[in-house]
Amino acid sequence: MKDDHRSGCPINLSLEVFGDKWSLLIIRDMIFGGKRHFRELLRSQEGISSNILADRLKMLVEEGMLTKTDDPTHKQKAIYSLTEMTIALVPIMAHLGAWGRRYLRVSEELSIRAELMETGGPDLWNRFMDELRYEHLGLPLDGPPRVRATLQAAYEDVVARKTQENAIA
Amino acid sequence: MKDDHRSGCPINLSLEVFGDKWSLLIIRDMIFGGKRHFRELLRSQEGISSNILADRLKMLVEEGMLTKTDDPTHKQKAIYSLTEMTIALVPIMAHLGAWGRRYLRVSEELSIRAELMETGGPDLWNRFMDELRYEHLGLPLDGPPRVRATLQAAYEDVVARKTQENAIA
DNA sequence: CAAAACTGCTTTTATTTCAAAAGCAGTTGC
DNA sequence: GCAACTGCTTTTGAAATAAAAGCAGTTTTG
Repeated sequence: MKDDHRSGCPINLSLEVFGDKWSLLIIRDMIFGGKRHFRELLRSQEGISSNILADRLKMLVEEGMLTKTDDPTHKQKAIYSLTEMTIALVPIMAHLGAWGRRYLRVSEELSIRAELMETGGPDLWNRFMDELRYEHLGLPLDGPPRVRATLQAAYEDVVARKTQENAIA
Repeated sequence: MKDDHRSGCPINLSLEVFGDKWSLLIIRDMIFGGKRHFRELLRSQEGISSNILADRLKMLVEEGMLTKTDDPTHKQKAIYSLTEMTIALVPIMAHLGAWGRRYLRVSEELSIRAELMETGGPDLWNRFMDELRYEHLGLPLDGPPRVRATLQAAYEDVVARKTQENAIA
C-alpha cells in the first residue's frame, strides 16, 4: 500500500485512482463494449497506445478496480474482469454521459447509449449492474443478460441509418 | 474552437474537459468551499501549484466551465464564477464522493460533506444547485442560501471533535 | 505616508508522464 | 510450417507537471 496521498478527500482519492484521460475509457469499454482482452481494449475509439493500456491495466488491478485471470482457451490470453468497485461506477458513467451529451459536441452514434442510459434511469442501471455482476463476478442473475445487447443494437441502428443517409446524399 | 477530439463519445469528451488530476478539485473548491479568487483556490487541501492553477482556470474559462470578471472592490482581484455547465456537475460530485467514501481510505473530516450530500439525495442537490445559480448566475432564490454553510458547519464539528479526542488521548 | 501584506499570475528548472512506433517470445489455426 | 495473433516491453521524443522564486501593481496598516 502506498499512502502518499494528496489528501483524504473522497473526490481527490477518486481522482487519484481514475482521474486521467484513459482509465475511465478502459472501464467504459469493459462495461459498455463487453471487452475483456488486451487486444480488444487496444481497439478503442480513441486509439490508446499499448504501453499506456498496459500501464493502466496494471494500475487498475493494483487498485482493486479490475482482476486479471488466465483464459483457459488460450495460454497467452488474459481475461480482465470488473470488480464491485468498478461496477459501482455505472451510475457515474450514466451521469457523465448525460452531462457530456447535454453540454458538449457529441456525435449521434456514440451518444445513443448515453441517451438510453439516461432515459432508462436507475432501474436500468441496476439491472445492468446485476448483469455485470453475473458476467464478471459469477453472481446469479434472474433471466439472461440483455442490457448491453440492447444498447449495442441501438448503436448499430444509428450507424446503419447514418450510412444510408450518406448514401442518399 | 478546437475540433481535434479523440472521439465524439460523451464520456470521452467529458474527460477531455476535466479528465485530469486538478480540474475537478478546483471546481470542488468553488462549489463546496465557496472559493472565488485565485489565492483562495491556491490554498487547496492538495497543494496545487500556481502555474497549474493559472493554466486550468484559463482552460476552464475557455471551455465555458467558468467565467471571469473583475472584482469591483479590488482592482487586482478577479472573480471566478460557475456556469450552468459546472453547476450541473453537482450530482456527479455527490456520486463521486459517495463512491470514494465507500471504496477508498477517506479521512473522516474531509468526507463528512460527502456523507451529508449522499444522505440528502437529489432534493438536497437541487436546492444546492439553485443556491449556486443564485450566487454565481444571479438567478432568484427562494429564501437565503444555507446548504454550503450547513456542510461547512458539519465539517468544523468533526474537526473540533477530533481535536478534542486527540487532546484527551 | 511609507512599509508590509496581498493581488493574479509568470518564469525557470527539473522531473514525470505521454505518444508513436517498433519489436518480442511465445501460441494458435490452417 | 507459416502466417496471424497473444499480451505486453522498449525506445525515443514530445508534452505535462511540480517546486520555487519573482513581479508589477494595489490595498491595508501603523
